[in-house]
Amino acid sequence: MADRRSDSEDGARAKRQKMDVVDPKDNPYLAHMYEGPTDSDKSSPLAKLKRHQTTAALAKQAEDGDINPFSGKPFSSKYFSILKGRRDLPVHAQRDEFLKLYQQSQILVFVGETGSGKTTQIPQFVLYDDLPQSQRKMVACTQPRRVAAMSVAERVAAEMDVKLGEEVGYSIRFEDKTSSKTCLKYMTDGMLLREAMNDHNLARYSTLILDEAHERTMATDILMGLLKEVVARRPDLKVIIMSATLDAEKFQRYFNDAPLLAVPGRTHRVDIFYTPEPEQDYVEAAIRTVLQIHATEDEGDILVFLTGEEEIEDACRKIQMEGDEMIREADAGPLKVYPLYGSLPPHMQQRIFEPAPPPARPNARPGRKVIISTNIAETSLTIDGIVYVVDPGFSKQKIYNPRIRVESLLVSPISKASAQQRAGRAGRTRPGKCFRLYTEEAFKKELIEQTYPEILRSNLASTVLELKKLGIDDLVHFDLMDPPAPETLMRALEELNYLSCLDDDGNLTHLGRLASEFPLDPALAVMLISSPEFYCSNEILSIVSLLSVPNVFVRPASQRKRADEMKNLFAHPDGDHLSMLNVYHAFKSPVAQENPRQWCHDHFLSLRSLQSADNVRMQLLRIMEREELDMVSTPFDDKKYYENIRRALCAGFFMQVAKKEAQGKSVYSTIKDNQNVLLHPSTVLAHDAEWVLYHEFVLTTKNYIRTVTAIKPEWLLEIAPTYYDINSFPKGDIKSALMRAADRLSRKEKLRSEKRK
DNA sequence: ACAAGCGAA
Repeated sequence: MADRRSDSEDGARAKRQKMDVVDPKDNPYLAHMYEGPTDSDKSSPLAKLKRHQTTAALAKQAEDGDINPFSGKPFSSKYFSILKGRRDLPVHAQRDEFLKLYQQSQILVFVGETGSGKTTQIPQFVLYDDLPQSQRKMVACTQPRRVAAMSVAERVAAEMDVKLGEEVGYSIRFEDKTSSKTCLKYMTDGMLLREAMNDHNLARYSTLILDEAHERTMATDILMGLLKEVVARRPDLKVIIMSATLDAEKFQRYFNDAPLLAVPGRTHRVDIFYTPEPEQDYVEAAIRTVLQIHATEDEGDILVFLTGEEEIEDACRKIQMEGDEMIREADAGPLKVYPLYGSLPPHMQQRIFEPAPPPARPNARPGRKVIISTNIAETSLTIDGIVYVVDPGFSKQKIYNPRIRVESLLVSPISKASAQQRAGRAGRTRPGKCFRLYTEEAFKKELIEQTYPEILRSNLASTVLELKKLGIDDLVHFDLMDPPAPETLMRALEELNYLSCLDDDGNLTHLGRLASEFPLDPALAVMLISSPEFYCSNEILSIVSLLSVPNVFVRPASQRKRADEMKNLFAHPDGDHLSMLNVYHAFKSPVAQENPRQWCHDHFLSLRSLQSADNVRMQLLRIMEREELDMVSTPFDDKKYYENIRRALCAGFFMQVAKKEAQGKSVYSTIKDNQNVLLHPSTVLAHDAEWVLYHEFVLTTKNYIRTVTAIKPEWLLEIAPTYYDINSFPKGDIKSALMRAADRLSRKEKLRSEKRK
């Protein structure tokens, strides 16, 4: 019932929104769409265009006119100079071919290599044929990353000579830059998925373009499955799947043999070199290769792929040292080395775009820039001027083990597709070279073709909840491009059932429906929704926000001791969740807010993380208020202030609990899975806690649990009685500890009832 | 005694 009501409300809201749309009839340039052509329409730039019958020549005429058909304003001179460049893009040569296929079929697979212009041009080709404003609909183009959605929208707005946010806009988390005039919207794939939850038919769109589909993000994969169903319900909806070449046929097959159009890219030749023998130590080999390139190869910058922050910082130091020595002893050109990884602050990331250093003196050997990067440079960031790529063939990849319900990062060999993508980075401005630090034999026989899509490597609890919210009840028969293992699906269903988000028949419960409203993992959402019952929703909201952003504690290698001292200022003896809350409260205090940047710097905290936690908090707060969940606190001087918070943590994370193996020992054992784990060295937990709740399981050289807080087994019995049904535990230490806790509870209860008498 | 690939809502 509740569901239907909220859906119809959303429908009404959508309708209201559409009422705001400027009536196309008021736009003289669109008038022909509503009435037969009259004399005055002959001057309209779109007058000759009939929906789904446009040819390249007709579209060009409209583009070459004096008046912008989408805004009704005269074209600027800048527009025409950009237009000239656009016509040189490879996609432009096949505009007619594209239009024909687009018009003929409901789904189209479009393959465009880098430099083809697909992301900017195809949506515009669609606009001039689909004329979405005539249907009071929009064209949307999805991107896997927020920055891409923003920057492409900005570029296309300039190309179309309109103001960003008007006819062309973008929509990402925290920012909706669209208006009632918008007919082309760039957005993240995750955002479109969110919209689909409230509008199962995606009714506001006439054409949906999924870009970078080859990246196979979780959101893209689910959207593809969903769109397969939506196109059957909506014959008027058109779908374009855009991908890099590699697995185009797989997309075609998946979409019932949809037609395919391939457009070549514009890149330069890259020569590939392999090592004759396998390398023992890829980091050492990478360093050696960089120095060799610097000594023997022509001018041109170098890009090296390594796997993580520590490895990269280490390699940077070594290369810089050796490079300086080469300059002194062999008169080599100057060498500048830059690290690049996601957690690097933006101004440090920007430095990779600095030009290579100049020669030491006129006519001396040219300088060279070396960038040592994670696979962030494989897809998210492109750097022009790279001529040499060093590819050791590894990256950190997420893997999921459903048996112990643990996601972890593992250094693994990359795929052939990844290797190709990396090599391509050398040929963006001129012919380049790629040095693969593995044998040709290994490339051919040992590397898999494609990296496994994320959906096969993840815990699916939040995905299953999303699918249920999307109205997909039969998960087993939902047509995904790569269906996950049944065990992974079972684990997710089980987890959601324990969280009371799904009932025993697998149907969404009231709690589950509420949880799906939050952009959070189910355990976090359940914890947040339950927090008013523990009189601490304000505090749990802060903790949830902090858990949703990168680590707030900064620990530079050179000042570890000082950073740890600062962290101890915020430490709470009962654990990390409470310490994070202390940090947040301190950050929001007037003293800190006077100069947040300085304050964070002084306290070894990440301003960026704290600000984004604040942002997330505001977004979540709005949802709490919308769903009428109370924002309450226990008074700070009440002795239950922290206990209430720790109890609320149990409401979401009762499945992530570990018990100490033996008094005085540091080894813990997880409940039910009986994994031996250690407290992560970063914890501030001060005392010898017998029971701890943890946020993350980290698998590195050892098994660690990170972000831990001390709890009591009595709370678990009270808060999650089904999961902690003592009869379901095998005989042993955990069972007897739980039985003792149950005894304590009943004694307490007895005392309490006697007191009442 | 030792610690974070990327991304999204």
